[in-house]
Amino acid sequence: MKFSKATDYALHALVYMIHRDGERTKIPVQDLSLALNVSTTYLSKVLTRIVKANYISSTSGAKGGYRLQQNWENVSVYDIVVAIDGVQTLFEDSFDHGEECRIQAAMMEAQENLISTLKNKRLKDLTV
Amino acid sequence: MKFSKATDYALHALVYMIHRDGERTKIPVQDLSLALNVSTTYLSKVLTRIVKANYISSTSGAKGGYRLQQNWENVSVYDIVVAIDGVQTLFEDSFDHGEECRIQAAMMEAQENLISTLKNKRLKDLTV
DNA sequence: CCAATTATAGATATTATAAATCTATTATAT
DNA sequence: ATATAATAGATTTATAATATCTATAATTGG
Ligand code: SF4
Ligand code: SF4
Repeated sequence: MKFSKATDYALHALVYMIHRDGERTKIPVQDLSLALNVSTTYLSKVLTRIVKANYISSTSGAKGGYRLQQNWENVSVYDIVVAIDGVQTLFEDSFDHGEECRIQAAMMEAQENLISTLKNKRLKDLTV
Repeated sequence: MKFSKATDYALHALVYMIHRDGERTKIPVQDLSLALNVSTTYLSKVLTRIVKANYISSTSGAKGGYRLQQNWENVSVYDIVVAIDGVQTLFEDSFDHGEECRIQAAMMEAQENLISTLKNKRLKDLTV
């Protein structure tokens, strides 16, 4: 019942990028790594997932780096969570009788409330 | 972002106990272990936490076992989660600037919705 | 083309935590 | 006294997250 550090890093990196978005310049992972105090290689690995999910873009080589996509304002916190950790279930039923089940239903309801809250939080909301 | 197997076991054990509650008899961990297909020692360790939290009682020795407390109907799913895994935070801030923070706030809101849903689910609701 | 820069990929190592077992001890009924 | 049953502590196993290392590919500027 815990989000990953990777998600934490990703959110912070994004907030940092948003703050620097005025520059419209590509930000190398070096900068982010320095700001967040996380190793460049690991952070890069994390950010690559955000690239794959198409919320930021990346360019290799000199003067390269990461940059927010145009639609970033509408990206939700949940989008980031999924991009990093994939779709998760809160409750792993060890037995799974398959049928409609109250335990499952209770957990699912909780999970859906959690998810819908995070869907309503957009990156824009994190920085205002 | 996952509940523990121990919580899963505890909930199932409780549901099983509720089903047999008519007997008003103490249920040895052996029975539960058989029903859930989990080792007696491990399940016992899990249930001991529920005992400590005072949602069930236990008696050692022959004809001993576990039994629901009188107030069991009002025990919530969240109570069980806390009894097993303790109070958890969904989001572990790697940096923690302390001040009011949007990232924290978003995660906290999600967490509170999750928790309040589980607080509203009582054991009684799992078996009706 | 060359050298420097930067992201990516794959393999591997490290760490942390949960899950499970084992053994010994304590409590209780008969 | 004996069998039964919970509890406690130490230890092991399993699993996943975190992190590092190395090599490769892409891009820029000269
Ligand atoms: S009772 Fe529900 S949660 Fe438990 S094993 Fe059956 S289907 Fe799964
Ligand atoms: S921005 Fe918020 S979540 Fe991030 S380090 Fe600061 S206080 Fe913590």
